[in-house]
Formats: sequence, C-alpha cells, structure tokens
Amino acid sequence: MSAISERRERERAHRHQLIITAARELAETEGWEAVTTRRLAERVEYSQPVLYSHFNGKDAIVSAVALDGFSELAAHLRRARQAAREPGQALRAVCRAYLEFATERPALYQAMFILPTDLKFASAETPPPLRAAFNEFVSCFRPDNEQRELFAEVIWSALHGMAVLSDSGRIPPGGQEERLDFLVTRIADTQ
Amino acid sequence: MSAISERRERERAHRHQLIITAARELAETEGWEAVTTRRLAERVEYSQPVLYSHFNGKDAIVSAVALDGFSELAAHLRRARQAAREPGQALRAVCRAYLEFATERPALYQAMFILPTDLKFASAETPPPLRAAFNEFVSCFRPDNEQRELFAEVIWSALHGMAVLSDSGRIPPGGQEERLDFLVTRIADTQ
DNA sequence: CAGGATGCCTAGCGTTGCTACGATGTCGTC
DNA sequence: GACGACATCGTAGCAACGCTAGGCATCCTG
Repeated sequence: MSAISERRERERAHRHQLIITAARELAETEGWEAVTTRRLAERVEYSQPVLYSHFNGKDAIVSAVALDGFSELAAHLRRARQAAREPGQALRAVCRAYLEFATERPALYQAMFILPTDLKFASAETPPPLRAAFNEFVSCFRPDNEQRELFAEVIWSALHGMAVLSDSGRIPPGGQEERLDFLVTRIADTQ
Repeated sequence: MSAISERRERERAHRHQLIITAARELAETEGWEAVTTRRLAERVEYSQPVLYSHFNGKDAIVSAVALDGFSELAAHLRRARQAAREPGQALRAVCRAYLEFATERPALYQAMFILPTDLKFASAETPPPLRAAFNEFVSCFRPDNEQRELFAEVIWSALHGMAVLSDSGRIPPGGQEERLDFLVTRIADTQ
C-alpha cells in the first residue's frame, strides 16, 4: 500500500461521488430522461466505460442517487418532527415535510420511488437511510402503540399517493393542504 | 362512401383494437419493457410503420391500453360497490376491489398510473372512463357530504400508494388487508 | 382502361445502454 | 535503472430502441 495507491483510491472515491452528484444535478435540471451514460460521462470529463468501473449499470447510478435522497429525506423529516411544539403536532409536521420534499425535489423523489433501482426494501439488508426515513413516521406514535408500524405504512402510502398523483396531474395539485389536513386529523387522535 | 371503403374502415378499426390488445397481452406476460414497436409489429403481423398510422407514438399506444384499463376498473369498482349489503360496507368493498385490480393486473395498472401517457386528468377533456372510476369512490359517500370529492382523492391516493409501494417491495406485501382495514375504519364513519 | 390516390413495406437515421480491445502509463522485482 | 506484470482508461463498436423517408404495389374513381 504505497502512498500513490492511496492517492489513487482517494481519487477513485472522489470520482465515485462526482458521478453521483453529476447524475443528480443533470436529473434535477433536465429530468431523468436526459441522464444518459454519454452525457453523464461528458459531464464528469471521463469516457463512458469508467462509469461501469464504478457502477454495475445505469440502474445502480440511479440507486446511488436515491440512497443519498433517503438520507436527506430522513434528516428533513427528523428536523420537522423535532421542531414540532406539541407531540400531537409532530405527525402533521412530518407529513407536511414529506410533501414538501417530494414537490421541491421531484427528480430525486422519482429516483427514490418510481424509477427502477437495485435497492432492497423492508428486508434484512435494507440500507439504514431507508429505515431511518421510515422510522420518522413510526416515531410520531407512542412507543406502546403496537400498531405504529402499520399506521406508518398507511400514512406513508397515502402521502406517496398524494405526491405522485398530484405531480402527474391525476388529482388537482391545488388541494394538497386540504388533503393533508383531512388525512392527519383522521389518524392523529391515536398516537 | 362506397361499401368497399366502409369495409376498409371496419378493418382499420379492427386492426386498431388488435394493436391495443396485443400490446396489453405482451405487457401482461413479459412486462412493459418487452413491449417494443418491433415486437408489437411482429405480433400483429404488420410492419412497424403501420403502428404509427394508428397512433402518434408508443406513448399513445400505452395510453390506449390505459384507457381500456380505466373502463375495466370502473366496472370492477361498480360491481363491488353495488354488491355491498349495507351502504356502510360499500367503501370497504370498493377499496378492496381496487387493490385486487392492482395486484391481479399489474401491467395494466402500470400503464394507467406509472408509465408516461398522453391522458388528461382532472380537467375538462378528461376521458369519461377516468371520471367513472373516480366517481365510484365519490359515490361511497352521501350526496350531501360537501367534502366527498376530497375524501375520494385521499382514499384513492392511499390505495395507490399501498398498491405501488407493496408491488415494488417498499412495504411488506403481506399486510395489505390490515392496512386496508385501518384505512377504511378511519374514514368510514363519515359517509 | 388510364390516372391518381391510398396503403404498406423496405431500409435507414440517430440515440440508447453496454462492452471488447488496444494503448498508455504505473508498479514491484531483479 | 531496466524489465515484465499489472491496472487504468479511451476508441470503437454491438445490438436494440423509437421513429421516418421513400418507393412499390394495389385499389378506387372518372
């Protein structure tokens, strides 16, 4: 392990992250359909094959972006939950933060929930950021609530449906706040 | 308008539907990624360009399949709603029918809700089948309920989220019945 | 029966994700 | 310090994609 090979490894790790951020920026400015391996390679100023020395394929790159997204989502939800004054308002705050996240970073949200990825959900090898994001919903309910995971799943499903259906125009994008209010008041009395 | 041109028009309409059903069958057996214009053309025993004389592009074919899907979904939901013994059970029956539809025809469901299509939602030119399906949810609530459309949107969002998240393994596919029960009992007391 | 229009297929364009292969340069050893 | 082994990277290319231009045949009309 010479110093040179260490430097190489550092450069390699740096380039790895460079690819991920380039893919994300390209997706956020021009949409995922503009993220081709050629354009991405040009953006990071390397040839196409180097992408495949870092990732198994395009799906793996999308997965890497999605994973970063889950970390950010978890942090975003946590901030909202902890900023809530009364515990009864935590769920509402987290739900609103979730919808915020989905509408403000649509490309990132697509990578996390719509595009095909290699990520494993709800299993033993689920990456920690995914669990962390999900647990923010669970934490809105009392620990002695035996159904809190079930509650969290339904809330999450409803929010995801609202986000994606309104984004694609299948439900009017205007009424999100009313829908959110209806959803939370229906669930919130049980914590 | 001779009889011959009428026959041609009939044949053309027949072929139009043939393309749609072929696309749907191919998607249901091998997934939408296997539905290419080449394979589809081979399947209907015509050359590629004839597809473009019937549809503006691949998205338009997917849209046509989706439109058929909405008709079937509306009929499926209506059947479930009308079969419900008490009016209080109608919502539960419709919701269960919705999830049934999504899990039993995943490819069709994808065309309707996930794949890019040309369909216009929630506007003046929304195709009737789309409105019909949505109205089945609305009809589960009392006509004097001024928020019934809002309720329907939230319910639909939650069901869509449950369907798509469980299909992609993001929530465990096993607990659908419990989630459904939780969702309905939370909403059902207001009709 | 000729003329014009219609319908269809062959062939090809540009782009996609991905990969085989050769050149270039670096490393450890004698 | 020279040399063979090794890793790294770019050029070039493959098969498949959605889509379209152009020509050939066929059919209806006057």
